[in-house]
Amino acid sequence: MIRILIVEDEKPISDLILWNLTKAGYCCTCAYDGLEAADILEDRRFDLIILDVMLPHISGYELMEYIRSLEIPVIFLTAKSSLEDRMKGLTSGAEDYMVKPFEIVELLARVNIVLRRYRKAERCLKFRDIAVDVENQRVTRDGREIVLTPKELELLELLMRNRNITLFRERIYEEIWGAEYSVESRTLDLHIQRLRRKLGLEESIKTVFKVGYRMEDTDEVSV
Amino acid sequence: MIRILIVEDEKPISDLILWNLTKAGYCCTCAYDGLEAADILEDRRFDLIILDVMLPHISGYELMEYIRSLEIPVIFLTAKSSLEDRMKGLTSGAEDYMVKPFEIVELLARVNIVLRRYRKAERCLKFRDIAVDVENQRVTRDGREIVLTPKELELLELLMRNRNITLFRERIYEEIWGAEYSVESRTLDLHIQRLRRKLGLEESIKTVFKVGYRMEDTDEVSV
DNA sequence: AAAAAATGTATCTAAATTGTAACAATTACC
DNA sequence: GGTAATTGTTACAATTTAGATACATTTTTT
Repeated sequence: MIRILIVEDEKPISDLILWNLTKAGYCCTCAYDGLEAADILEDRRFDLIILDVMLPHISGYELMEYIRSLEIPVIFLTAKSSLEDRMKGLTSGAEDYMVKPFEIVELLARVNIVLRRYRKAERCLKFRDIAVDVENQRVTRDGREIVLTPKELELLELLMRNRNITLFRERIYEEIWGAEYSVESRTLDLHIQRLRRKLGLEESIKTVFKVGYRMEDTDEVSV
Repeated sequence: MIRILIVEDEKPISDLILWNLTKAGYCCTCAYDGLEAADILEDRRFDLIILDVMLPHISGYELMEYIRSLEIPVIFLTAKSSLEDRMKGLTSGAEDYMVKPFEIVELLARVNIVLRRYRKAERCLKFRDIAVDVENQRVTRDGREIVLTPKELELLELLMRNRNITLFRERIYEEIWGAEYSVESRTLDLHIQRLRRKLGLEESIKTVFKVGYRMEDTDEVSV
């Protein structure tokens, strides 16, 4: 289980991030100011920290000094106004940052990227009633196991890790079949078809005509 | 892969930047004078240009004129002495600038910021209640998704990127259909019609008789 | 080596997109 | 107002793309 600490004093934003990351299968903890965050970090280990720069008591910068010693990747949240003058001191330690207001989808994508970079991709992906146990290469739907072939599983993982993101056909071919593969073939479509059937994802895997496919979670909240 | 062009005639400085940006994972190319830079820019696309103002043959200013048409963000390098008098003419097109001598860490931070800002600006175009998520090929109006075909989306993007600017029919055909396309057909008009309908842009997309079309944001027009 | 499973290809069908042609409406100009 | 040029509209044809099916090829397992 991947653990993420959300340090953000604005409750609505914190809740939004919490809701979306939890739904994406991460184990989240919230802290509402720097001191609380420091306390929590004393006791428990996290795989990623999402850190607002403007915090009461201790600023994100000060907290950063402490986090750096823990070697946990950090994604900063910062308001646009405070970007230029303050960012340079920070970027040395941060893995990435987002400027508020941001799209929650983008944050999710960056979380994935940072975790993957740290080789800590989540072991269990969830989408509605579907759970993918990445480590053991097993998929269950509503608790019951569904047997997928390796290629099918790869494709499902790619789609799930990029929920609500349109994946261009070229990119899918590139990531799963390798760059040189012929994009004109019906191979991808066929695998999509098989996934849809096996997992009952006819609605969730949207076809973006002439572009690609997108795994869509309609409940998702965006700012 | 993000490509950066470094235009700097002083070899030690150029090397320093090259070394650090390469280490940071960017794909770099060096040019040692303005002419060389212009040549390289003819052939290849870059995501960012780092440009010294004092160059042999062509000055940074002259090169800037050319770069502006390419719409690539630029970070200027300038000596302190030449700052006041010359900088204002430049800043219009540049994303940022650095005064020599500078800390390489700071340059790295700015590179990050500019790239992020630029991609951010690219990622989501907005016009009134319409938002175009370029990356995901999605359009929403007042939060609700409107499905557009690729051609429609291309045309909408072109109009939105040139708001309040009249686009000649020839130019639109050139940019979206390619230069050789017959300008006499009703194709463009038809697509405009479809956009107007789908997005309720009957008022905002103005017809400029005998010339072309203009996406007009009435709030922004000042006399 | 044979059998089974996985993966890919060929081909057809269905659907969506895009473009064309004919005509109606509008605009600019006399 | 009348006229010619231009743009808008409609219906539909052509083209492109995705989905379905059967089957061939490759890989894995026995």
